[in-house]
Amino acid sequence: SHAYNLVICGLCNEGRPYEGSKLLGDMLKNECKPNLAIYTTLIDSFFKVGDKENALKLLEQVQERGYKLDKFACSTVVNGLCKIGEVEQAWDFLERSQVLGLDVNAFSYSAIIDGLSKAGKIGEAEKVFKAMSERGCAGDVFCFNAIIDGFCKAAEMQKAMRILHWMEREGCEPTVYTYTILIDGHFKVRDLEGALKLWDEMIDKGISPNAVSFRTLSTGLCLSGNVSRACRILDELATMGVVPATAYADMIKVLCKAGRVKQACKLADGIIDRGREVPGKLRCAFINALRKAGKADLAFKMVHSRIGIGYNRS
RNA sequence: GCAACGAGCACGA
Repeated sequence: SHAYNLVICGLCNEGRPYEGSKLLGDMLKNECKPNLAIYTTLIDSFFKVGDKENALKLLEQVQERGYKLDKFACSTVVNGLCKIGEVEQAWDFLERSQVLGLDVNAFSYSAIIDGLSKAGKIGEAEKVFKAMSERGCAGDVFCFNAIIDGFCKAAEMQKAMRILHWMEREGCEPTVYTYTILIDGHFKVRDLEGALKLWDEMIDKGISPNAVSFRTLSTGLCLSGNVSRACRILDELATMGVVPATAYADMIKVLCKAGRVKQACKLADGIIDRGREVPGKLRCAFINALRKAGKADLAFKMVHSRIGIGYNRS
């Protein structure tokens, strides 16, 4: 039976719920009783391959067979429905589960809030958040992040910032996700100073930037013509020893894409001079960046130049 | 009984 569980999990994680449910059939035939976790895994997997029909069919079966859905199963269904755009139905399901006394937690609510935010229904997202709190379920970082994201995508930065301060007052610590969402939002409304302030705040709090957050920052800065600022921040990260793995390659990519090949060269030289990356690796990244930026001629030139890294300026 | 197994948030490509 454990063997079945492991294999079914494996199949589901590879996006093969059909083979998984065939095995589930075998289990039943052999009078093994699958546990709720297996059903949850399968339902999740069906949703992830976009097969709502089978996901819901399986859900029905679990309930018929007398399982009481737990918080994992509930949030899996809620999230599955939200991700395929059926937020309304997800909300109905959540409400019904709540009435049945099932375990509905912040995981479920965050999926709904996220779904509404992504659909641009920020007002409804706020309502759901309120309902959650009133029902005695405390919103966690995921819930706060989802609603902040909603405001950012709607370019309502002042409201987004208010949520940030609110969550902090509530003792919910922002994460690198929170800051990335907010920094991205500020860049999208061209508020560079606001974005930079948030970045500093994040660093001051000891939150390490990751590849995504740095890419958000460097892209925003480079595309708005503040390349040197981006380079300076990259330097600061280097001295602190928290440079995300793909930071250098990412920055070169944005610069090339923005047509600032010269700047990219300068950056590459600086990186190599300081011994912060293996020349061969950086060179390779540079060539790829040029290629993807539609500068095949320059890429070609670089492939055939044997000097340093970015020295064949044009 | 113990153990094993399941769920939600960000940029770009």
